[in-house]
Amino acid sequence: MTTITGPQSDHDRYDPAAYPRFAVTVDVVILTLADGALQILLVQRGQEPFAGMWAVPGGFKLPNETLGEAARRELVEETGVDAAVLMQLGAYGDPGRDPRMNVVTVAHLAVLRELGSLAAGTDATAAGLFPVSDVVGRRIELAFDHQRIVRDAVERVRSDLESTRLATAFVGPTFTLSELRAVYEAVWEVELDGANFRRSVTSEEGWVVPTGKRAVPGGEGGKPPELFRAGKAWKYGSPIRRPRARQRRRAKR
Amino acid sequence: MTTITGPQSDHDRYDPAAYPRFAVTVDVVILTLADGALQILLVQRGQEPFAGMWAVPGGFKLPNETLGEAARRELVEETGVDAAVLMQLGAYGDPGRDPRMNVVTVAHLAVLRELGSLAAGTDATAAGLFPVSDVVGRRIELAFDHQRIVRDAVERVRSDLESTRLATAFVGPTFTLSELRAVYEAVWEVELDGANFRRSVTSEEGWVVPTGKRAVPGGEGGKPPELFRAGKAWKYGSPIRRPRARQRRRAKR
DNA sequence: GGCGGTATTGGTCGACATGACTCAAAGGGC
DNA sequence: GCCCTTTGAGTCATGTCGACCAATACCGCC
Repeated sequence: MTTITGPQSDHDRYDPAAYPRFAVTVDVVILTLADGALQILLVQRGQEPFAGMWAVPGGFKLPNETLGEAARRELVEETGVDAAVLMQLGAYGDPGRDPRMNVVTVAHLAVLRELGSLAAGTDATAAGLFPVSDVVGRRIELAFDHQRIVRDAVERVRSDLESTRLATAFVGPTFTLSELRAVYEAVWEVELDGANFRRSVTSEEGWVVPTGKRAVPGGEGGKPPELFRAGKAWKYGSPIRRPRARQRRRAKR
Repeated sequence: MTTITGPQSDHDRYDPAAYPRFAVTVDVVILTLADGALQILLVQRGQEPFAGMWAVPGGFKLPNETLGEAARRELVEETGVDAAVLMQLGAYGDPGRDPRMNVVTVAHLAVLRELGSLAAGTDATAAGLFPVSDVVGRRIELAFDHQRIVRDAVERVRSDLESTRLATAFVGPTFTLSELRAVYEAVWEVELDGANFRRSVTSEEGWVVPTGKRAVPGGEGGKPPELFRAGKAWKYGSPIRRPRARQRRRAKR
């Protein structure tokens, strides 16, 4: 290696206690699928600042828990659901993002299967499920910089769908390929061919594994579909490729 | 939408001033290419904790700057170079990661072209360029949780190389395709066919644009190569695909 | 039960991308 | 001039992907 003398890191240049203090919070963008569209769980703020506005659920990090544990705690508080994919999105710490004090928030992304009943708590403040398109399209104004956080979260989901097993987090422990395909179609807002979709996901080893069982057809009939469960590996070579150029918007029907 | 009553976010449940305070730092993983391998800039700590150990350069975030500005400030302090790709990696806040106090650090990734001379500063503490393989392979022990941060950074570079223009950050403003290919070969530790590489990068619109000029051949002779510069778009459809299964390790010679 | 409708599932076909390879072009060094 | 190098253009076989067709197995209804 080459060693040179250079400016020392100021990690330890001065008295650490003299450095500015921040509050650290975790925010959790909770996404799920409902009515064939990507939906986000928002809570209504009860206090200033931004009282009455909708916001991404979150809370303060405690010193004796990791960031991931804090995020999972928030998730369980809001939904009562523990079984969910939870990953870190990034940190947001622009000056003045919270007028009360210096706050750095670490945004997380949680993906749940359709949550039938939100855990009704005791507090009077409302929580609601909104289409993300209403947030991204600015039809709903969010508190703090949460609009940007949600935009980043949606972009992350769209991107990760292509290279990871994330889609299986939107569906139950066992699922049909139609359900899985519906995830891609809703998040990417495209229409995918069922036959080609099956060929892609089943050809990749360990992506979905057949259970041998079959589901009962829905109200509209059809052949009883096979039930699959998710494989073990998280990353994949090329599970489903996102249509790049000409995005066929949902055509017929 | 569906509105229910649920637990209120504890963003505003109690007195904000009563919540735990953290120090927020930014760490910058500075990567470059040297001797045909990926290298990382490390600094030697002068104080406890971890005095004498190598660490990723970093420093405290100030209240009046963004996280990105803080990271760029650290980058310039260490290298004197401002023109570099800088992106956020993620936040690390495990309890006890800094024995002095509660610290959450936001790690960043900076990619530079080969830095001839590190800006020699005034301080006596050393800085050095190490092969990342020595860090990932635990031949060099790092302070704090910096080993994990570096591992995550390298994984990020390997991954982003495939879908973004990141490779151009390792080379100068104009470059030959051999130089660009050397980036992929060094980071992925594979050998790529020159002809196929050229076909891939030039077929994608706006990925590299020819300047019309030619570089002078190196000491080993050869046809004078074309000079290219980076295109505008950052994300791409399929610039260069990473060899998945059988990774041909550098064979002949 | 028969019939139309729907969703699943297996298969074909052509366009295109990719990997391995060959070969001409254009320089340096001696 | 000869032999070395690297660049850069082209060829060819293989594989992948999108579009499409058809058979299967259920539903609801008459």
